[in-house]
This record gives sequence, C-alpha cells and structure tokens, in this order.
Amino acid sequence: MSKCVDCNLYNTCKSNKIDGVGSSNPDIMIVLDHPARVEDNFGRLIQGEIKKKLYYFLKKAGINPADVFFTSAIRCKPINPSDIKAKNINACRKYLLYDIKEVKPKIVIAMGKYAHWALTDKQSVREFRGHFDELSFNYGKKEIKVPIMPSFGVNASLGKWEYDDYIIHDLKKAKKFISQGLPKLKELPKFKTVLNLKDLAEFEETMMSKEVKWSTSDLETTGFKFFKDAPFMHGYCTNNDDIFVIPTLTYKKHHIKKWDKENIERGRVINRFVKEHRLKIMATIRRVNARKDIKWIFHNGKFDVNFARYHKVPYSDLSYDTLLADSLIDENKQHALNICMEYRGLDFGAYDSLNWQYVNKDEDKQKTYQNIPPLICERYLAIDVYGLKEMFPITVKELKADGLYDHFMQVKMKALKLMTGVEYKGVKGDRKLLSEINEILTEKINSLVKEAREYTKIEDFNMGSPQQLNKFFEAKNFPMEKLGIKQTKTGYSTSKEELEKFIKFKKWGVLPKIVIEYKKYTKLAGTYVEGKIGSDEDGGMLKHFDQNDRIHTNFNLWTPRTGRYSSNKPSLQVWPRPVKGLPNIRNIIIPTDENHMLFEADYRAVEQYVVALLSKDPVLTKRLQDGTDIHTYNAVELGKKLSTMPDEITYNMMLSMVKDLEETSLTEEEYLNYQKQAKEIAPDMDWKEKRTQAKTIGFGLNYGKGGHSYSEEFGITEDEAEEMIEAYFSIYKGMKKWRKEVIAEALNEGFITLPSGRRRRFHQATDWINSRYASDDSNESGLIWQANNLRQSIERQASNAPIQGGAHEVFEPAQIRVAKRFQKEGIKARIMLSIHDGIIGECLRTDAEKVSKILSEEMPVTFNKGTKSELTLDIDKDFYKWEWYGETVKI
DNA sequence: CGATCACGC
DNA sequence: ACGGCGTGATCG
Repeated sequence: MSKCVDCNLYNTCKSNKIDGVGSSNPDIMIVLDHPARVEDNFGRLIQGEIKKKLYYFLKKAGINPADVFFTSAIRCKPINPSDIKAKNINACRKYLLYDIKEVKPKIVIAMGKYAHWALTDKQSVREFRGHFDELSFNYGKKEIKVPIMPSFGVNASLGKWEYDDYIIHDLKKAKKFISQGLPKLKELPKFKTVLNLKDLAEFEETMMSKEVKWSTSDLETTGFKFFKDAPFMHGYCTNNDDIFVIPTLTYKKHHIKKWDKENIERGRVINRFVKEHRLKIMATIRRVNARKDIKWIFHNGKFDVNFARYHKVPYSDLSYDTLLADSLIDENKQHALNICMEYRGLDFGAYDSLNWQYVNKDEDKQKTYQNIPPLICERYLAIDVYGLKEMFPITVKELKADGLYDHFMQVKMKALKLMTGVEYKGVKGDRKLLSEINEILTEKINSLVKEAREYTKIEDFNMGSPQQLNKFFEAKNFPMEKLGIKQTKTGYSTSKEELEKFIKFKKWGVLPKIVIEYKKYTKLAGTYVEGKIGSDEDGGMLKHFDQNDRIHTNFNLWTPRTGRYSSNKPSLQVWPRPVKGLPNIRNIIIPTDENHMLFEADYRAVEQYVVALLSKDPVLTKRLQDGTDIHTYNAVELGKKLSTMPDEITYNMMLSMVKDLEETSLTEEEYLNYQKQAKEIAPDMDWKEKRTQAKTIGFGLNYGKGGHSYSEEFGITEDEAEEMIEAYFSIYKGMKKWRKEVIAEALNEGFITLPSGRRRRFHQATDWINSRYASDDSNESGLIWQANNLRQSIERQASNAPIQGGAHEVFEPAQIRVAKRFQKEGIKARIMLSIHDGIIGECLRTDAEKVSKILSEEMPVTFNKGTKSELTLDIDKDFYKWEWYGETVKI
C-alpha cells in the first residue's frame, strides 16, 4: 500500500499506517489510541507490554483474544501522545471506519481518549466509560450501525493499576453483550416536579405520611460554597419511590436564551411559580426537612446539609451517606454517584455526562446545572435521588458483608456529622495580618526579581520557569554534569535540592540563591496570602473568606485511601512552618473574638505507638513504656552498631545534649554531669544532627524508604545505607518480622486489614503481578522488571497502610469523644480543624480549664490494659493567648 | 491537562 | 526505579 501523508506524523514514525490485526470474523473490535514504540518498530499492532496487559484484561473478562480484531485510531506512532491534534485523528478516521465496515464487529470498544474521540467526537472517556452508545455512519452508500463502548486506554493502566478494575469491568460488560445483547437500562419511575401550590401540597402530604420511613435527598446548587451560592432545585425520593423535584430559584435570561421552545416554556412556568411563592415553597421544604422520625440519606451529604442549613431549611439529620459508604467498600474507585450505581447494575446510561453538552464552557465559566434546560435537569435530579434510594440498601448489605457496618455507623457517620458542623462554622481569618504579610512578601519578591534581572541582564526573566532557568544555565555553561544535577523529562531539574548544589560556588551560586528565595516567597504569597502578586483578583487565602472573614475549608473523609481526612479549598492541613523575617502565616487563623481562645491537642508520636501495638515489638514497647525519647535512643543504638559513635556514650548522655533539662526526668545535677561526660567523650560530635538523622531513618522506614534514597540523603554509599537499615531492624526485630507478614498478606490476599476492619485493597495490582510472574517470560526480563517495580510499590503501600490508617483510627474516635463531651457538658467549645493526629479548636477563655480537662480525659488512650504490653498514648496540648502559634498559656 | 515543584502529617 | 498519604500553584 502507498504511504499515507495525510498528516504530520508520517515523517517521524518508522512504520507508516500500521494496520489492524486479529480475527477476520470477530465479535469484538478493540480500538486503541495509537501504536506504541515497540509496535512502530515491529510494524505491527499489539506488541510488548501493551499486548501483555491487554491479553491479561481479556482473559480476566473471559474474552478469547482470537475472537477480537485490534486496530487503532491513529495509525502512525506520535513522538509524544500529548502532541496529538484533531487533524491527526481526522486524517486517520477513514481507515478506522473502513475497518469497521470490513470487519463487521458486533461491538466496538474504544480503549482510550483518542479512540473514543475519533469515533464519537467526545473528548473524554472518564464520564462515558462502561456505557453503550450507537455508532452510526455512512460509508459510501452503505449505512453502518454498531454499538460502541468506551473504556480507559491500556497505556493509562500501565503505571496506574487503579484503572485495571474499570477496564476489566467494561470488558466483562462487552462480553455479556455478545451473548445477551444490550443491557437493560434501569427505568426511572414517574416523578413529580412541583410547579404550583397544588403540587407543593401534594409534596408535603406525601413526605409527611406515616408510610415514609426514610428518604433520600439531593440539592442542585449554583456553586460549591454554601455561603455564596444557593440551591436551585431540591430532590427527594422516599422509600416508596415517591420522587419529587422542587425548584427554588428563578432562571436568569442568560440561562434561558439557549434552550428549545419546550424548555423555555418550562423555565417561565418555574420562574412565575418561584417568584410568586418562594416563601411558601421554602416554608414547606423547611417543615419536610425538619421531620425527625425518618432517616435522611445522602450522597455527599455534608454538602447538602450545609447548604440547607445556611438557607434556613435544615435537615433534621444526616443519617447515612452512600458516598462515604462506597469509600469503605472500595477505596480505590471514584465515588461519583453515577459510577457507584453503574457498578451495582443500576445503569441509567451516561445520563450525567450527556447533559453537559448544553453547557458552553466559554460562556459559562462555572459548570452549573442551572445552565442546563430544566426538563433535562429535573430528570437528572430525579435519577440521582431515585438511584440513591436504590443504592442505600445495597451499600448497607455490602458494608455488612465486609464486617464494616458497625464501624461505619459508629465512627465514620459520626465523624461525618461532626465535620459537617466544623465546616459550617469555619475558622476566623485575620485579614489585616494577611495584607501585612502580603506587603512584606511583595517587597521581597519585587526586589528578588530586580536582582535576578540585573544579574542575568534579561529583561523579562522569569525565575519560576524551569525552561528559562535551563536556558540561562546552558548559556552560562553551568557545570550541570559535574555537580550531578538531576535530569527531568523537560531538562535539568530546578528544584531547591538541585539548586543548592550550586550555592557553595561563588561563580554559580548567585542566581540559584535568588531563585530559591523567590520560589519560597512566591509560593507563600500565591498559596497562603493574597494570591499572585500584581493581580487584582482575590487569591490565596483571601478568596476563601466569607462575608464574616471566616474560612470554610472542605474536609474530605473519603479521599485518602487509608481512612485519613484531607482538606481542600483551602487546604488547612498544609500550613507553612514559621519563616524567618516574616510574621507566622499560621497566625492568620485567630479566635472569633477576644472572649475566645484557640487550643491545640495532638498525639505524641502516635505512629510509633501504632507500630508497637501492631508489631508487638518488645523493644519498642518497652522503650515507649519507660518514656524513652525514641529518636535519641535510636541514635545511640545505631551509632554503636554502625561504629559511628563511641561505645561509652549512653542514652542519658545523649539526652542531656539534645534536650532541655525540663524535657528530661533528670535532676539538674545529673543532667549537667551527663553533659560533661558526653563532651569529654565526643567533643566534636553534632548531637542534634545525630538525633535528627535517627528520626529521619525511623520515619522513612515507615514510608518504605530504601537504601538508595537514604544514600542520597545522607551522602553515603548504598551499601552503607543498607547496613544502616539492617542495624535499625536489628534493634527492632519484631518490627521487621511484622513488616514481612503484612507484605506477605498484601501480596497473597490482595489486601491488608486495619484494626477497624477497614481494608486497603491491592487486588488489581497483585492479580496483575501474579499473572506476570506466573507467565513464562524468562526471555522478557524487562517486563518482569516492571512487575517487580509494581510489587515493590505495593509493598511500600501495604507496609505503610496499617501505620497511617491505624494512627487515624486512634485519632478519629477520640475527636468524636471530645466533641461529644463539649456538647454533653454544654461547653461553648468546638473543633475547628482536624490535622491527621491532632485537633485545633476554640473555646471561651472562661472555659479553658474545663476544655483542658476534657482533652486530657478523652484523648489519651491506654492499649492492652493490665497486660505486660500496656501502652498509654498521650497528647501534647497548648492554649494560645491570642493567635495560633502565638504566646501559649499554661492551663 | 500533565509534569514539576513545594508544602504538611 | 528507588518514600506513604495528601493539596495547590505554575508552566508550557
């Protein structure tokens, strides 16, 4: 065949226009994105690692590869997949359609973004995967119709095992289609949109009836922040499938103008009704939501509950959350309602994603359902609340099957309710301090920019651009190779760590020093203070302030797969440590007023305790019991084992060198005596550095850090680093044994179990790893090597999960206990932030002593009480005179 | 929109 | 390739 020159790809690939391969009479046609490098080299599709993984997927789905025809949307290998443009897809489409016409598959599976794009013009896979559609086109005079289903690309799954489950799931659906035809979509029962007072009365009467034992609810809002956006549609579905949709906000002209006639009419009906009767509507909703004798079920209820509360139609409870439930059932999947439902056979088609075609992204900055024609939106909301109603009992059953139901109801749901209130109240921010810091930063940044431009003599020099830095380094012949500056895909790394390598040289150090400072300050300005310097819009923290200068962060109870919470918009779990020459940024969080004060309580070395408890390591247990400073102890033990410290040095000697007298249990005389001895034995030793190093080793090992990494960090050889790790584990033999057991469990069972029963699952990864090891590829060592990497990655995740997850499971109930005591004793105190192993809260100054007592009673935990291995986990607590991290007060 | 970088526990 | 879990800003 002649060479294809229809787009730019032909002159950079080895093999021109690679044809499809496979069965001539297939059930299934799989369309991939584009040939990979091996395939380009071979001149044939389905080679190398792609082949291994794809065949593995097919096997898992029960599909025989011999029954499949494989082809690709783009026929010439692109240099870089991200360079692919519409013109490449368009140039190749004719070949793809020809294949479909000739091969006549029963179904086409588009695996990957470009495959899906080429066939449907939809540029995203995520929202459409797993759903069938009809592909129809004319080829010559022939009209061709064939079902099509998109799924993720094999490429995407090569490094990220999280995609595997979706792909296998989708392929199984395709397999089922071959024998049974298209799946029957779930039908939506009749639902009622409330458009007049009669409907409203019917809604209330139904919702208030005795037949209703529980109801789901969902709000469509104009945005994500309850204090500035509003709900415009309220949805309900009772246990008896009574489905109601109630509009509560009028549509604006710019919403309506794009709709069709029918929807414009609907919009006008809604606008008239809402305009005239909004108060009545809200009053009705208020009475319904206030009903206490029924359960309220939500999907991400924190959001709905806070919106409803702010708009004075509060729900009486948040009884059950299917999103939170789903996150316990499979922490690896996304928890969007449509995905949750589709996975459980509650398939309404791609009902969600299809609606977004009505939203013009250029005109409507915000993706809000208020832009979508009301009839479509009403149906969408009805599906959500009805699907949610179906999901509720299913997830209950699933939680029970996994033994997680009690934990879910007793801990997770209570935590969710607590955090819902925490978000609602928010924290008070200090606008004044913010602008003070901003001024200082602006000045610093401007002067650094000036300095850099003078030094480089480049007018628009942007230090924030790695590319520009690279260019400058090259022009000035910076000794990149010689100093071993790390390479990235785009050039030499310009990270702080690499730049620091230049600093000691007079000739090279000037600019890197400026850049490091510049990066630090712009980061602070952009993220935490007022946003990008020179921009008029509120940025940084300021854009999160509400009308009362309160910041309502969003706490996610389901994102981290270990059970921890994360916080975003803004993230208040990532606060910069104090920076020299700058007011402490943490202090932009202040008490509500002068009658209040802030407090902080966090666990002391919680992860160490968890390791001791889970591993039952006797040495670690003993050290924790007798109050040893573990890092100091480790430093001494390691020093001796590795002969980097004189043998005569004792724990107490070192302790006296690294801690203040008050932090030890020594008398002053003992303390000074030990110090004297220490200085005599090792006059030049950097004691604190030794302790820090030991601390790093301990923490790093909990994260699965290896020899290579330590060797770089400490500037030692890899052998020395390995020796150091061995030395550490020779102190804690029990810890080593336990790690091995956890890893074996993860690889054999596909998951590890946390104390609560919660699991961290690795099935998709371990299945793939095992299949790779089982297959006979002794001559393909490269692939085994890949599997080996993945296995090591799973080992690190598995050995860390019990520690991180376990620590969280100590912390989470404690937080609930504290909040409960505040409530029970009627103390006006509340938790404001939850930061992994500690809380930050606020109370009346007059209540400080009571609060202190509660923290001390509710947070510390004693494990294995009355046994030899009894351990008491204690807290550190602080009360702040005014600001967080300001002057503390002893209470 | 992915890669890089910086920050927290 | 080489440290677990995250969020967010910036660049090209």
